[in-house]
Amino acid sequence: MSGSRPAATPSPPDGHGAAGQRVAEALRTSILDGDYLPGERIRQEVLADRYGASRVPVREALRMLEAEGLVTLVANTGAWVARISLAECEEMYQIRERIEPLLLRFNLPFISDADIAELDRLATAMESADVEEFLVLDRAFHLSCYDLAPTSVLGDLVRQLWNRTQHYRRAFTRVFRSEGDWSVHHEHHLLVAAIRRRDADESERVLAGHIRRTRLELARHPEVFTDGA
Amino acid sequence: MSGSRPAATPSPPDGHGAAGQRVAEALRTSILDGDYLPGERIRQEVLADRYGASRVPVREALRMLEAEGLVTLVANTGAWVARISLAECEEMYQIRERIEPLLLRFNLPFISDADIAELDRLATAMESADVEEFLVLDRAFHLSCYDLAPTSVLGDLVRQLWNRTQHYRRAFTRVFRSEGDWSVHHEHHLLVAAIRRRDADESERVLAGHIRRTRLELARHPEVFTDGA
DNA sequence: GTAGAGCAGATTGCATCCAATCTCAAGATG
DNA sequence: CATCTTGAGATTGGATGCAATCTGCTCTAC
Repeated sequence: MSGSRPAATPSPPDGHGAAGQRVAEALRTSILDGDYLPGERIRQEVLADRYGASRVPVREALRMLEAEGLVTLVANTGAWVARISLAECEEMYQIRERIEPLLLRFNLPFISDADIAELDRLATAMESADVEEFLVLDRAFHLSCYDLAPTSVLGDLVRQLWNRTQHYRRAFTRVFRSEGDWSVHHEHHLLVAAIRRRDADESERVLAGHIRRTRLELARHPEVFTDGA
Repeated sequence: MSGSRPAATPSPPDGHGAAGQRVAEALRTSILDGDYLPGERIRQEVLADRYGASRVPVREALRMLEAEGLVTLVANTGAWVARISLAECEEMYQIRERIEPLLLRFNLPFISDADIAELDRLATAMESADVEEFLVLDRAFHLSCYDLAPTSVLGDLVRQLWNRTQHYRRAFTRVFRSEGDWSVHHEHHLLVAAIRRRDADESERVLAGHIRRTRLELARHPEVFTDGA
């Protein structure tokens, strides 16, 4: 065997050898924040100018985001913000339905009483939040339960699925809001209760049901995936 | 919205604008075939020379394989063939245990009688195959069931998990073989029977059990992950 | 009016070159 | 003898420039 220090340093966050990372991070945030819309074209030179780099690290960043499913690359043609179909979105929710409960189970032993109090606070705050606030709080509510256990694969995978559906969650939140659907909040409080009891099976069941119900709801709104096509 | 043709062509397999893809494909195959070992250093220039390209597309290829979990990159330092720990491997098997049954369920309606006959043939052929043949046949047995349904996320995900554990499956196969463990083949035939009956629930159960048992077995051989460290 | 061919401009892909950083072995220090 | 320092060589990271390809408009034909 030759070298032997791969998993050591996650690399310094700045300086030389980090331009690609930096661009990727910035672009990822922009996409998740909704500054770019699915289907929108991404030009290398624009990003290069904006972030003060050449096109080489920009291309690297695009490759990374492509792997995360946030960007679609076509050779010799260009890059677009990834657009997903209703079928793909349902698929991602079905995957989440199976693996997020597992991730929650892994994390359950690490959730402190203070964490639970925070979860309860977030669940309540969501009830009176506007769409953009809701997105932030909902994401914090769920993902904060997933960062405690030292999982190295599952956590990233779940976060990726959340990122890939972020834009569409924004759209659904608007629709559900206008329909006066409050089940979300009820389910959130049920989940907090199950977590408080450290009931792994029930926590899994509630979370799976939460994701499942959301999937069935979003299937009723295919227009979210087809407008502006 | 600006442009609007992302998901169209998967790009031509050769010519201009495919050097990165080509290198990535070749390197991926080499790693999966065991030509490289986990922890082995990968030098950009070597790959560039070998595949007749400059280091730029090589770096692109490395980024792609990093995203697939086959390569570990450290800024300013280099690239290594990814090495996983026992804990990570168990995690991947637990993920597979939850999502592969789902993928099988999706594919069940598309599996023809001819496909089933082929599965049976593969299951039988595996019983008298050496380690390297077994790896090929086992992979074909499982993954061939997953390519029929038009899944766009789940199929790739499962294939990735198979790839990331490929080297360790090779090692385990040797160990199990030496221990005279024949349960694998029994489970394969049980799975074929359940598929033949188009029994989705039972197919899921058998497949989950198959993966689960393998995970419990491999946990008994941590030496596979620590030797040569 | 609609469909197809063709060309200029824009954009991407890649090779080369130089700077920044790391590696590793030899030497110094305690 | 172990540990730290140091510097030359090796290796990676990024900017620039040119070739290949695509986009989208214009012109032509029917």
